Amino acid sequence: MSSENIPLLEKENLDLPQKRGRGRPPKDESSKDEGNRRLELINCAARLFRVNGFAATSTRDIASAAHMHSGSPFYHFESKQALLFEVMQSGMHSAMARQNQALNTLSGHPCQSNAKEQLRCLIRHHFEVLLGTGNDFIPVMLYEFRSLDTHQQAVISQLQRQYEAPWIPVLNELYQHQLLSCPVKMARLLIFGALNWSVQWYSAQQAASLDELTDSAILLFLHPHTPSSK
Amino acid sequence: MSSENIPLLEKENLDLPQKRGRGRPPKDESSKDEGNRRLELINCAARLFRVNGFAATSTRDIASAAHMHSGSPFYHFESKQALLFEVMQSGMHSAMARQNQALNTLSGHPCQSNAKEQLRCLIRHHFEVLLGTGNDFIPVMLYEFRSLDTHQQAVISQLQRQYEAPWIPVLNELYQHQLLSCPVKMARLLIFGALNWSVQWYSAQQAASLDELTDSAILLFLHPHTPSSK
DNA sequence: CCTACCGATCGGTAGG
DNA sequence: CCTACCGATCGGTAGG
Repeated sequence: MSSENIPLLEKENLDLPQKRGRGRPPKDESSKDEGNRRLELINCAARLFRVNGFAATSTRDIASAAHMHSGSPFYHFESKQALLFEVMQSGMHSAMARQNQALNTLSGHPCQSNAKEQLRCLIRHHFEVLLGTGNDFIPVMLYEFRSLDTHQQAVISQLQRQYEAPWIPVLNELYQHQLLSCPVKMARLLIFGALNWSVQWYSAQQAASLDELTDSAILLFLHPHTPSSK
Repeated sequence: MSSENIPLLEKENLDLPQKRGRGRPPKDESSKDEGNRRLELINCAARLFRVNGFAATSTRDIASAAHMHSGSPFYHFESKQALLFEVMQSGMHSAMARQNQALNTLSGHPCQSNAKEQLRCLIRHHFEVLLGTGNDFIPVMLYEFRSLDTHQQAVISQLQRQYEAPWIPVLNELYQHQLLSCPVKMARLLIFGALNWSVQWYSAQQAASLDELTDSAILLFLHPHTPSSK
């Protein structure tokens, strides 16, 4: 006879090292592969959420794109919504880090004369975040905010404020020197709108480059410095 | 005397509030009533699509909002997608009619000097279309375009081009007079983005009025006319 | 426009 | 991470 008579409770003693119970993996060692699988899930989810929207994307679609079976995403994430939240959070942290890097390439002295260059740098980087190849995370964040619950929305809003924080002194500077005529708070909302909307119409094949987009935006928003006002 | 002899086909006696005229409408007004019910469906669908998105809104949600039972929307529309398409089409036709009315209130002579006033008029009306109370149709069109099939997208794109047509000569005029520094094609895309994005942040309670929004947008986009450039 | 219903699909889970 | 599965819900329909 066989192991059929072994009581169920004793089967737990058969656990091998690689087996663990259900649920997400512990954060510690040995999870390099699992971290890769988790990252692959996030990347696939970001793309599908961007293309089809959150509600129209099934967890089966995501699993299939990541070469998993239908139930497996729930080994890494407790729910579809938690996966969306993770996409947005990691996208924002990455975008903020790259924005700070971009700003650091400019001169270390934030003097008045280069506020225009700082704005150009911020706009150029934001177009990269929105339109760069493989950058699906921020568009998802922008267009699926309502799919989060209240607490998640509060977290993402806080990250958005952090991301926008470097823009405010730059816009203030430009406003004080009359390169910007619109009050700063409203200018920030309208400028971000103009940039964020580009994900709706930009096509890398036929349209302008991101540098050309940036030039156009600067021309639209900033007034030429009239010599008499020097 | 009560409901004793009424044969109940329903296996459940639902306690829904009974509306008048559950049976057939009077013959000579049947088309009018059906038109009203159809319009109510469109209005309810527009609001729900705007608040929750197309994919996250069920046809049962729409039926309930219109005080119908679950299968009844399909008496008026062949599919959920056809209802979305109708929302967008009727919204665009209404918006175009009102845009033309707004333009007609301006002076009948489209001379160069009032191009700025024409742009202000177009922007002010567009904010009304986006943010006015009960105007859910255009936001739905802007944010659910991908939920249409290819043919429907082509129809809506054509309507969008018609809606934007009056903007182009105005922007050309402003560009030629250096009130606008950004090339017109790009300016149009960026300006519509700035305006369209307002549905993401505008709150009628706490924010500026639509007139103030319009003033800010004009300040942001149009350069002051330097006397020397005449 | 309602009643009653269907097949498909969904998010998620138990157990290994 | 897979296998097998569940209850809920979905868009849509037949017939009146």
